[in-house]
Amino acid sequence: MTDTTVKTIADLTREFGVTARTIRFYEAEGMLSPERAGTQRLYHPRDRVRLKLILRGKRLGFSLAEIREIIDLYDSAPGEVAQLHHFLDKIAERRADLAQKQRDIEVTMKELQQVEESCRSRLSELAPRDGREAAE
Amino acid sequence: MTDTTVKTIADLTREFGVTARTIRFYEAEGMLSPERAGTQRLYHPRDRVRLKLILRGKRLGFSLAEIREIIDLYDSAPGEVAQLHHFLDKIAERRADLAQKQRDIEVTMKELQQVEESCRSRLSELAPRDGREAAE
DNA sequence: TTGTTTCTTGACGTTAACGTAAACGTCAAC
DNA sequence: GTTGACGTTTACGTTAACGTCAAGAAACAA
Repeated sequence: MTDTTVKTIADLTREFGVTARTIRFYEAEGMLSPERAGTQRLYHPRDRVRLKLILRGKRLGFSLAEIREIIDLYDSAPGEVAQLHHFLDKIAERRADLAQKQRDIEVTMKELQQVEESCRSRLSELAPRDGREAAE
Repeated sequence: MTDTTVKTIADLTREFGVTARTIRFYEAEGMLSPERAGTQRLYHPRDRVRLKLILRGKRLGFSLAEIREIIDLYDSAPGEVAQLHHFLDKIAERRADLAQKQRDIEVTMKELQQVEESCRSRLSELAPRDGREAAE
């Protein structure tokens, strides 16, 4: 019975749409640490989760350094009091950062809606009855 | 009566927290085009708006090329039918992109909340009565 | 056994987005 | 009339995040 949860690097490239070079690069940066079967890399679910986190961070425009920090927050050991407070500070930073991004997105969304509306109204002037409602 | 809406490059660096090099770089990339008083640059409100758009795009993790595209959407001339449809497609792309980012942010926010909670609970184990409520 | 993939490890190349330094103009203030 | 404080251009340097070979090992298929 072959364990289908253990993946090869090619599997990951297909699953996540990134190159093998990229995956190995993340490992070289210490952000992934797949098991080895001799020379070959074996990726377990935990590695896939990590990669997913990395790519999500990238989509949000975080640098790998920032992503590493975030991930470190996730799977860090309990720690002592001072360190826990430090964690809470880090978390607060990230949350403020994300909140800023949310506001930026909202504003941009609204602006794009404006542009889209003026686009559509000009379209209906130029080519009446060429809307998108009845189509498809 | 001096026009306080016209700013120098140093004004912008202070207002937006970026270096003059950065501002000139954006100009070299064709994303800003300030007026010139001889050799010196004069930034009008429209330039400040543009810079604001650029920096917002950066916060959202867009590349300058993408930001340029977005800005071009904003201040492009009416255009013909085909081009308008093309615009609408571009807008749809960007909106999908932003929607993805929103989802990513929500998930990340929730994860961070989890981490924060477990942090706080461990803190209350280690150092009871050291909460943050009554503080400050 | 012999190909044909698929993997591996170097190692150098590339692009975006600026940083940094040199060398020079300009204009108000002392 | 020179001294700063600001501005300019030109040009080379830097960093992050990979891309792109090259050359060999391993596994799998015919």
